[in-house]
Amino acid sequence: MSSTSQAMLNQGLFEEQEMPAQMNFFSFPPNLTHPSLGCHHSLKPLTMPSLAADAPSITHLAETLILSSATHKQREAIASDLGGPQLLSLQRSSSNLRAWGDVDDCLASKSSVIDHDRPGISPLKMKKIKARRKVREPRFCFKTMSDVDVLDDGYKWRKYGQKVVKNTQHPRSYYRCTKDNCRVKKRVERLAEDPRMVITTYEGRHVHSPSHDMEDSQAQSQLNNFLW
DNA sequence: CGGATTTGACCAGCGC
DNA sequence: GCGCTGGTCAAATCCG
Repeated sequence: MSSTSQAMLNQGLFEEQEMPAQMNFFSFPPNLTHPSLGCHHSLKPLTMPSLAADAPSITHLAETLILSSATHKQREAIASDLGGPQLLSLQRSSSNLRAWGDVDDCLASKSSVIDHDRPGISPLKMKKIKARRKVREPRFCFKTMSDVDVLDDGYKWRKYGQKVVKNTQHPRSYYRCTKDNCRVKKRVERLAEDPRMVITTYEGRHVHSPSHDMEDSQAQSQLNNFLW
C-alpha cells in the first residue's frame, strides 16, 4: 500500500451530496478500508466512470462491493456502519440530473438509437443538446481526507493546468491520463470549508488497465473481476 | 536531455 | 452582445 493510499481516510460510502457543479458525487475513497475486513480493498476511482455505460448497476456495484469482499458477519458489520442498505442506493436527485442525463444518453446510444432518428426533437434543439454533451461527459466525484492532493489510483496522470476558482482558497488542478488514446481527465481541489478534504473528479472512461501493479493483488483482482 | 510541471493567455459556455 | 468563469493550450521552466 502506498503512502499516498495510506494517507486516505474513509468518509462513508455512496453518501450522495449536493454539489454546485451538478455531478454525481460520492464519498467513496479510492482505497476502501473497513475495520471488519482483515484487509483493504483497493477500488480504483475510475470504477465509477466505467459505470457510465452501465448506469443502472451503480447500486449493484455497492452491493457487489459488500457481497464480494466479506463474510456474512463482516457484511452485516459494514451494512450496520453504513446506516443500512438505503445508504447504498444512489438516487437520481436534482443535483445530478445532467450527469444522469448523459448516462441515459450513453445507454440510449448503446442500444443503437441514433439521435437524428428521435422523433419530436427539432434539429436546432438536437444541435444544442449535442453541443452541451460534447462538454459534459459523465463525471464522478470522490471526497477523501488526505494530506496529499493526488491520490494513488493506479493510473498515471499528467498535470496540464491549474486554476483558482471563484470563492475558493485553494487552486484546482487539472490532470489527463498519460496513456495514448485515453482521454480520461481528473480534477483535484480541496474543499473550501474543510481543507483536509480532497475532492477528486473523474471524467471519461479509461481504455486500458492501471499502469502499475497494485499490492495485495489477490483481493484486488478478485474484486476487480466484479468491477471491470 | 527528455519528461513533467507551472502559469499566463486564450477559448467557449452561460447568465444577464 | 457583453462580461464572467471554468477549462485548455502551450511556451517557459524545473528536475531527475
